[in-house]
Amino acid sequence: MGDEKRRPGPERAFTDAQVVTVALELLDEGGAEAVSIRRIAARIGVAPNAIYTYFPDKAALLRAVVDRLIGESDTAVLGRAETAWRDRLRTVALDIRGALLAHPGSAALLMGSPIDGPNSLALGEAMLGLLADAGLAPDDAARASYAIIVYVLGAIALEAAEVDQTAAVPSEEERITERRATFAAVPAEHFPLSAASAEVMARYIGTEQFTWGLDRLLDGFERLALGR
Amino acid sequence: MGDEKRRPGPERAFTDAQVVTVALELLDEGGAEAVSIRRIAARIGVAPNAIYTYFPDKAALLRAVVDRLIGESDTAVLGRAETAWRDRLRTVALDIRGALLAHPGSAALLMGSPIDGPNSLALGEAMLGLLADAGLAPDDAARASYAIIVYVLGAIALEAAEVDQTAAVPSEEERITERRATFAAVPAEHFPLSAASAEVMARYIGTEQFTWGLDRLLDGFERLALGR
DNA sequence: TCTATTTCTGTACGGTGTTCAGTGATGCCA
DNA sequence: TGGCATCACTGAACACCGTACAGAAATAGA
Repeated sequence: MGDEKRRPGPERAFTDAQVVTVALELLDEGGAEAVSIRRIAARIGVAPNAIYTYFPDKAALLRAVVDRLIGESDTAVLGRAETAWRDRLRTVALDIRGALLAHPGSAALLMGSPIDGPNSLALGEAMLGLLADAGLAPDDAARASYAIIVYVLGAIALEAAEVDQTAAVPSEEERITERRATFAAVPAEHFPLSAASAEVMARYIGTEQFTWGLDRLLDGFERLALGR
Repeated sequence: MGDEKRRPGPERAFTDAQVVTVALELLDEGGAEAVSIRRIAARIGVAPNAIYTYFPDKAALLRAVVDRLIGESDTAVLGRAETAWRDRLRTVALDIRGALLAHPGSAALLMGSPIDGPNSLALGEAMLGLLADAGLAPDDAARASYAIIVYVLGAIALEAAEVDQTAAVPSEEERITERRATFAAVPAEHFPLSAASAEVMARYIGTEQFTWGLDRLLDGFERLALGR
C-alpha cells in the first residue's frame, strides 16, 4: 500500500478524489446535467482533457461519484447488535434516502451506472449480517438485501424524477403541495379511485409513504424468518 | 373532441405520435443517448427545430416516450376478477418488467421524467381497484400501489444500469454469467458474507429474484388485509 | 547525462439542445 | 375577393459537450 511517488514525470496537479468532490459540487448546484468534464476541469483550473489522466471516460468518473455518495451515508448502525434488526434497517434506509435526496440528480447517476464500488460492497456486507441476525437463511438474506436496495433506490429515483434539477431542492412539504395541485386535476369520471385517493397520492413522495412500503417489505421478511 | 383542422397555416408534415415512434426506434437501436432531437428530425426528414412545433423541449418529448412505454404493457389482466389478485399483480409486474427491459435505456428515461401521463394514470387506477379487491382499505391500497411501482421500477432500473446501452440486450443468462465473474473477485477476507453469497448475488438481476422480492411485498400487503 | 515515462496543454472534430429571424402556406373575416 | 393573422417549417447560429491526437515540460531511474 506504500507506493507513493515512484513514477517519473511531473507532480500531479490534482487528485482523483478532488475530481469527485468537484463533480459533487456541480451536482448539487445544477443537477446531473451540470456535471461535465469541461466544467470540472475549469473549476480545478486545468485543461478539460487533463481529467483523462485519472479516469478513462466520463462513465468511470460517474461511477466513482456514485460510490462516494453511497459512502456518505452512515451505515455503522447496521452492525449495532443491541438494537432490534428492524429498527436498524429502517434507520439506515432513511439515512440513505436522506443522503441521496440531499443531492438532486444523484438518482440519475445511481441509475445510470452499476453500483459495485467498495463502499457499495461494504453496505451489502453489513446488510447481510443484519438479515442473518433477523433469522433469515443465507440465501434469503442475500435476496432480502437486494430487495431492500431495489425499494430504496426506486423510491429515491421516483422522488428525484419530479424535482427540477437545476434549482435548489424544495422541501418535502413544498413538493407535496405541488403534487396535490397535479392530482386535483384528475378527472373523477374516468379515474374515480385515483381521484378519491388524490391526497394519499400527493404524499407518495414523503417520508411516511417511504417507511410504509419499507415496513410491508420487512413484514414479508419476518414472515419468512418465522416460517410463517 | 372534434377539432380537426381549424387553424391557419400549412398542413403539418408529421405528428407527435410519429416523433415518439421514431424516438423509440432510436432508443432500441442505440440506447438512451442515441435519442437526440437532431437524429429524430433527420429520420423524419425535417429540420431539427421543426420538432419544437410539437414539444416545448426535449424533456417533454421524453415524457411522451415514457408514457408510450407504460402503455405498451398489457394491463388488461389487472381487471380480470376471476383470477386471484396475487396472480394478477404478479402477471402485470412481470409484464411491465418485460416490456421495459426489451428497450435498453428505457429505465434511464423512466427515472428522468415524472410518470404522470394518461397511460400511467390508467395503470394506477387499475391497481387501486385490484388492491381493493384484495381487501385493503382505500388509503392502504393507494400506498400499496405506489410501493409496487417503486419496487418494479427500481428493479428494472438497477438491471438496466448494468447493460451496455449501445449494443443489443444480452439474454438474462448471459448477464448473470457476467455478474458471476464480477462477484468471484470479491475478497473473502474483507467481505465473507458477500463472498459466500456470490452465486445468489449474480442472480440478483434475474426473474426469480424479481418475483421473490415482489412476493415478500405482497405478503406484507396480505398481512395488512387480514388484519394480522 | 541520457532516456523512458508521465502529466498536462492546444487544438480540433463531430456531436448536442435550443434560439431567432425569416418564408411560405393556409383558414378566417371583412 | 382581398387582406391578414396564424401557423409549420427552414437556415443559420450559439454555446456547449465528450474525447482523440500531437506535443511540451518535468521527473525518476539507468
